[in-house]
Amino acid sequence: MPIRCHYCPLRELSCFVPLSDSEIRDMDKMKVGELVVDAGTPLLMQGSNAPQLFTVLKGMGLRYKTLANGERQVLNFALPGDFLGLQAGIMGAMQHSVEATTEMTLCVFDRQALWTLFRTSPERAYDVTWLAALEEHFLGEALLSIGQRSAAERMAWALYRLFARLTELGMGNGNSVPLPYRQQDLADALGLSLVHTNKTLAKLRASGVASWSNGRLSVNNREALAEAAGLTEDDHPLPKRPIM
Amino acid sequence: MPIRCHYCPLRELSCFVPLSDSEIRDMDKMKVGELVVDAGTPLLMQGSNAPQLFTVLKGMGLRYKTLANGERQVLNFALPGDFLGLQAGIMGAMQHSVEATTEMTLCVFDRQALWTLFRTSPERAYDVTWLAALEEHFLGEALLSIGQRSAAERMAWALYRLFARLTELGMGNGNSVPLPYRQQDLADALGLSLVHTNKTLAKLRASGVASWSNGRLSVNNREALAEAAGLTEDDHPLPKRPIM
DNA sequence: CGGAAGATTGACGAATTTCAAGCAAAGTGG
DNA sequence: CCACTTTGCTTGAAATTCGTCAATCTTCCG
Repeated sequence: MPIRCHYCPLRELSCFVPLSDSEIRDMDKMKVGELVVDAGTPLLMQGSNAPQLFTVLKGMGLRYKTLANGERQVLNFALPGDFLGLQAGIMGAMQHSVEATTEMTLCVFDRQALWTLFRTSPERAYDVTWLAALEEHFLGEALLSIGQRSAAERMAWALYRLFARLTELGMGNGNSVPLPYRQQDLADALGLSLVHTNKTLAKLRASGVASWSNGRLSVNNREALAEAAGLTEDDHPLPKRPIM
Repeated sequence: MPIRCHYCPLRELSCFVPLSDSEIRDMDKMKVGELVVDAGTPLLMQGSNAPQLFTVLKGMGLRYKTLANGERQVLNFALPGDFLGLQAGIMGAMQHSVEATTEMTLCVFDRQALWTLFRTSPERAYDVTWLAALEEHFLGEALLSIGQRSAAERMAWALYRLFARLTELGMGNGNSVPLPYRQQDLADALGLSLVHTNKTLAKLRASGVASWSNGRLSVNNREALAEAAGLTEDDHPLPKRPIM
């Protein structure tokens, strides 16, 4: 009896087009199993040639790159539904590392699955490429923020995006979402020092727009936060995959 | 008689695996034609739903994002061999703009070609995804630089990378390559002000490591430049696609 | 209780931006 | 051919943001 997980992108690339029964059977064949890791566990290492792909089912993590001198740039926050290891799967080696921030539950696939997917299911292959393009989009947005915005703007931008994503995932209740990262993590994501990150957060909190403490982010005034982040109305919240 | 261009990634995704005769015929069917544009011409606009994909045959351009307040972040420099519009092709709308910096010659494909590719040639589809992953890799590297490095390091990094790419393209002679951008372009790529960019360049020039003027970049001491950029020996110069 | 990890705060200094001005090269219209 | 304008590069000085240093505080945990 194959293990079942109904939330996997590799299955639930189905966010887009429902899978047929035979496709579901194929997916289950590719699935290796489920993995539960403790907080702090490294999942994928920069430069390594990981044989596995993961889908986040529960918990949160970080993708980051490290510099020779030890400095760290957080590229992205890995949330439920995210697909990890695509780069290694496609390029042969990871260009960044991934680490669990909280305890995480992952769906594990064999890397071979990717190639099988391309051979047997053009639609799914297209979905995977869509995911890669989406990642590229997020990195581009981050680059824009870090390159051109002030510390306060970057902070508002990051919190707004995280709030939106987590809310969309159904993890929030009203105006707050869980955000179990450290200030250092956000600092490394925004290219700011820890101290300055802390002070910028304090100002945001004092302004009453949003506050983040004890692993929880509360947004009291979403419009004001978007405004502070320099986001306009027509900023697509999240791109949707078009039907071919 | 179909137009021929032997340098197109969409054909020469063939950098990786040679195309069969029938594939070459398919590619030629997808090709719409060649396009020559003047310097300054916008090729793709952020938010637009471009019906076309381009391959750069000659000339150089810029990919960038703009902020509501008009500030600009350069994401990448578009050089010969680059594939433009993949995002729009996959995601339905461009998330950034592309503009010609010099006169450019482009190979034009219909967007539909992408989907055809996925249906008819899993190998080529895989190549396209590889390209998307490569783009992601470059953006990640840029994010690391801008987020964690000083102005001098960023500058050295950018010049080193550009020098390496252009040399690899066979566009250099010995220790110099053409680099027909403005200082403002580099400033926008590195998240620096124009003034500071200029002063940082002046220091690099004074140090005798590299100098960029009159549209030409000369590197006198490649090791020193890599060193200043904080790049280590084992930094993969350019990832190669693994054979499946 | 003692220690570790993370958050917070103030003071200081360095890196970078902004402002302002000048210069050189190239194009434009008379 | 010569003003005249435009574009891009260069330089100095002042202003500001942000990073570094150092210390304190809180919470959690053994």
